[in-house]
Amino acid sequence: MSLVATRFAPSPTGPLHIGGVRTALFNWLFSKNNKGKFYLRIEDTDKERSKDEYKNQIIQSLKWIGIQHDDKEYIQSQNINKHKEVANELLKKGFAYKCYCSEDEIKEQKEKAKKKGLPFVYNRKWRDSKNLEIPKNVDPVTRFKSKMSGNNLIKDLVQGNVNISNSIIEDFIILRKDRSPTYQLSSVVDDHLMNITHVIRGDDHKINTFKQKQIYEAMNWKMPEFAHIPLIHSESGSKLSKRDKASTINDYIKLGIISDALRNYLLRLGWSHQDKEIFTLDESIKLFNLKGVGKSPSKLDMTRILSLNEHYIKHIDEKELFKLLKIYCKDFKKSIDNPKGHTLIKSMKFLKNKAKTLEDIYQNAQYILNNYLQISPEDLKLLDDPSINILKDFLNQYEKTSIISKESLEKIINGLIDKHKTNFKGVGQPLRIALTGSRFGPGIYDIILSLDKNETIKRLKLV
RNA sequence: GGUCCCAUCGUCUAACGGUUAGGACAGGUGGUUUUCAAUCACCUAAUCGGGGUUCGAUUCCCCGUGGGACCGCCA
Repeated sequence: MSLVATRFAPSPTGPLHIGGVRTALFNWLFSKNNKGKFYLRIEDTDKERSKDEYKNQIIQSLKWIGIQHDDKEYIQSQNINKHKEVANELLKKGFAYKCYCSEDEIKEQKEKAKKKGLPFVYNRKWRDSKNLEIPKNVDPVTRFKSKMSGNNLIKDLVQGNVNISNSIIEDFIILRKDRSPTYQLSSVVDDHLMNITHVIRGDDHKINTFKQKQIYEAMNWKMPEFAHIPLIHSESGSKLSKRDKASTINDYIKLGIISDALRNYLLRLGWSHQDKEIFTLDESIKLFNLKGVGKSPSKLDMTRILSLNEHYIKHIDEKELFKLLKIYCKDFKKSIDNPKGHTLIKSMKFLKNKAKTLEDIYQNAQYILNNYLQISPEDLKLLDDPSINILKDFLNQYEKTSIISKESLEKIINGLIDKHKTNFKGVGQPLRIALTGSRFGPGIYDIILSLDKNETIKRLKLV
């Protein structure tokens, strides 16, 4: 048995889609599960729309989520000559022919078909006609001679047996009028050249398999196995489009989703292993298989992503979490300087408990990151005279305390509760407002312990 | 319109033809709590409809219904 090799073959015509990420993930997991190779192939043969910027973005995105491709990425456009050679071979062997129909002619046929409510199949005008006069002003396209009768069966690793009538497959184009190869051709040639053993791709490619299979047969090449995975739908149930708010991987990164969480979410979308919900990277490699892939499309669920993200935020190492936060702030907020960073590391322990996203942590850390606090009018009202007196008393004792610990603070606060005949809230609330600018936030001990002593004093004196 | 695919709680999904149809997320109720959270306990909630096959159908078959994909000189 040959070494398993899979590939992810995006076209760099836009930022990487969340569905694409899952396809890449499944390919990668499948190959690693089989101790095989995973390749990245950039299908940039559409020169009009392909952009280097997108290519880089795709590579970055895959890297972000932890998918490493073997070898260097394969750039399809660099292999165009090989694709053309194959087209010529097919032509020579009689598996393909030149079609001199003008684009207008084809357009007309399509409109006719549409009017009659029939599916469009090219009428194969040039398929066998040697006696037609070749027009001088038309650059021909090259079409593949698709089978016209009988049935064709694909044994799909996810979909099972799929059977269609050959008559619905038209003589598809393999070389455009400018002689550049189309996807159907390039994809097959490259998969063959790269020794791809398993093609795992979106459901939307299923029909292409019937076209591509015929090229394999004509060239007498070994067919890879195919697995067509159902597509991901938006929350409303329709096809995921670029217009959806969160459709690209960057949208999620911006939201403060961490890679482990998104990876785990995508893994479980359309795939399952018993009742297991949380998978480490190693576990997912060890357990992934195509049998666990379902056949029905699944909807994106933001609350689930958030909940998984919350889980990972709580469970990953705090230093690691801080690193992620730092990168996040640098990319989407503002960079964290060293002294603040130092305070933040100490505070991750409680900051993370309130957070579903890195953005949440960032928000919760505002009282540390900002030098000046903005107290909302509503909170300001809570700082009445008795409260101010409590704060003054607290400041007084706090300044005199040499060792600041939870115990010493407890002592002070309990003393104040007695003295001012109030409860914990009576002391805690004004303190929280004075120190963080808000009556909501982390525990009061956590706040005081996280802030530098001078900073605490400064803030208390300001009110 | 044609071809193909799919169908279990709101969502992601589990269940060799025999289960009180399970888990997770979301939602709800209560406990805990200095706030917001978090946390713990409990609860609600599904086999699309109709026919078969079978002692027995979520599971197999057929028909309907609903959803989706494809129908580019895009990939």
